[in-house]
Amino acid sequence: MQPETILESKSIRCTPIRQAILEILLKKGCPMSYKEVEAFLPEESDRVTIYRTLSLLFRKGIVHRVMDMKGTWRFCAHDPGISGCPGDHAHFECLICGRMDCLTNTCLPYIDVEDGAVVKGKHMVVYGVCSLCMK
Amino acid sequence: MQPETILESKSIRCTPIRQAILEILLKKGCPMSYKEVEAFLPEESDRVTIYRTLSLLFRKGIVHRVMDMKGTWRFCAHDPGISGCPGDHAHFECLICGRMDCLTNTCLPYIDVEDGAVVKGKHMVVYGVCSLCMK
DNA sequence: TCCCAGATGCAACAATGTTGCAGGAGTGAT
DNA sequence: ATCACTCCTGCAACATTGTTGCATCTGGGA
Repeated sequence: MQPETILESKSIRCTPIRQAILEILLKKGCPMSYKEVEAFLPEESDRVTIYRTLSLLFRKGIVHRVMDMKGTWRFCAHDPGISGCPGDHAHFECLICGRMDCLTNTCLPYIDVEDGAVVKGKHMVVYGVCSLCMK
Repeated sequence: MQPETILESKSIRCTPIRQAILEILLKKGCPMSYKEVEAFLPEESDRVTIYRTLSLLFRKGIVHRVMDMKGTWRFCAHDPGISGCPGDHAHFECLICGRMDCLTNTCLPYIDVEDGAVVKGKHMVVYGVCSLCMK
């Protein structure tokens, strides 16, 4: 789906930077940090605007968000057709190259918590060395 | 087990602050951030020393470390008898009070990653609202 | 007692993320 | 077309977490 279509369907103004950011996320298809996103934007792009745009896309449910092993958020837009999205799958993070991938073929297990507690979400990161960095 | 005994068994000098930090972690038994630990230490304790002490305890395998949903590390010392420790279980984080608990009765599932990749560890946080905050 | 490794304290720094505010752009109503 | 209003953007400033370098202190062993 096109970035503009997605933005319009959520009643969000379709500005150049929003379009650009969403396009990057859709194209890459893997969870990207603010900094990774920034690298694909024009140099003069404002840091705060990027943060705010990513937060907005997240709040509107257009992208999902994963915390990586360095403690930074990564944002990921899948084509909305994929089942279990956003967020109901594990992620693999390579500790060498830093790349993160969605393991969309996995499904997070049921976890038993204390009586009376309510689970809002689950978050799983598998970390190690990816196949390219192993070579 | 006593903090001193643990430190000695790992050939680490047993200094007052190390003893104090390890004692706090053992007593609480749940993953604590640097800040939570600091709150139980004398006011004049140095921030950097606390960070270095926590890192040391982690490097030596005395405590394990979990990234919470705010992107900060939490450190946790279980009595070394508990199976699956350190780190092979899920954690529950309450988004209201911030408290985190080890779900030591859980076991993280096997996750299939790309061919050639090597898994070094798994990390799972279940978040929501704990039973006390639900009342 | 002396020496040295290791522990601590302080200053400085980097990165991430957030907030407030002023100015600009776009939208809708008149 | 104009005006008013909302919302988007850019800038400055700040908080927090975490790290590094360096000087100093301490404790243990030769």
